[in-house]
Amino acid sequence: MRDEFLDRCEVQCIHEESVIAVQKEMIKDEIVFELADFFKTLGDSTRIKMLYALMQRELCVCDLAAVIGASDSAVSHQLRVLRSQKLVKFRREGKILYYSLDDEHVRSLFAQGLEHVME
Amino acid sequence: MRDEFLDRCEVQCIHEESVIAVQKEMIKDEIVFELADFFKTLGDSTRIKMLYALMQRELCVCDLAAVIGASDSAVSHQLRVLRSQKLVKFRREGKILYYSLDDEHVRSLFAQGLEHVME
DNA sequence: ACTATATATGAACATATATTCAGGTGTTAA
DNA sequence: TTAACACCTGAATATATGTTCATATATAGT
Repeated sequence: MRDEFLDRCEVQCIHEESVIAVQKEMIKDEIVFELADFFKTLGDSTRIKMLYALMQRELCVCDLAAVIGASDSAVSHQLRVLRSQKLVKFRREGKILYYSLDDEHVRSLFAQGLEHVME
Repeated sequence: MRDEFLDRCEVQCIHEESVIAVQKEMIKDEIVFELADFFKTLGDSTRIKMLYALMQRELCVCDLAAVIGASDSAVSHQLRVLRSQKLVKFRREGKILYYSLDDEHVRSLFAQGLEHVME
């Protein structure tokens, strides 16, 4: 028929109304990136262990490293990541820094994550 | 001074009892890795957009790609990741596959993540 | 001032991961 | 059976990320 050639360069999407409707409710890219960075922070085994350990009690860097079996340096690097995401905070006592959780969301996030993973 | 060489290989940890106590309550490595993989899956902006779109309604691959502005191929690759984590499922209707959320945890996880990010 | 300790940091390296591109599979309809 | 379509997949590439190693900073004690 007559419109055989017309639709070549078009992005072909089957349900245009669905697309438009869903697009209208999408979150802003800026928020998407923040969310992604946040979950990315939780998505590393070293950091998971660190947070899990800190869920039990505050710990200094050395202890944290010993608990999870990683080097002081690696732990320090990761603490920086966790600090930047406001997941941990610290207090100084002499030359020792005691780190602790800075967000109680972590507990429920872990709980939910575990629920999903365990089933 | 002869003990300059002695203490090289020791892990120096300040609070040994803390370390032992916390270690006793640590989660198993296997679970740590599963948790990490799960959060890693949530830690990508493309996948966040996909999941967020699917929170609204089921969508076929084309529509999903159009909604988030990515290529069909990229979306397909990521759908595989989401399937492997049992976060999405699909049903076939002719040659079209309709994807939808396979885990309601996602909603609350997103909500909690947003709470943390927004504050 | 000097030393030891606790932690932080930068550079380098290795690994992981996301996207693109080209081609492949499976389904529908002519 | 042929073509068109919806989707998938593998290889290649580029980028991101985690760890190590060496070094730097900061605090406490001598």
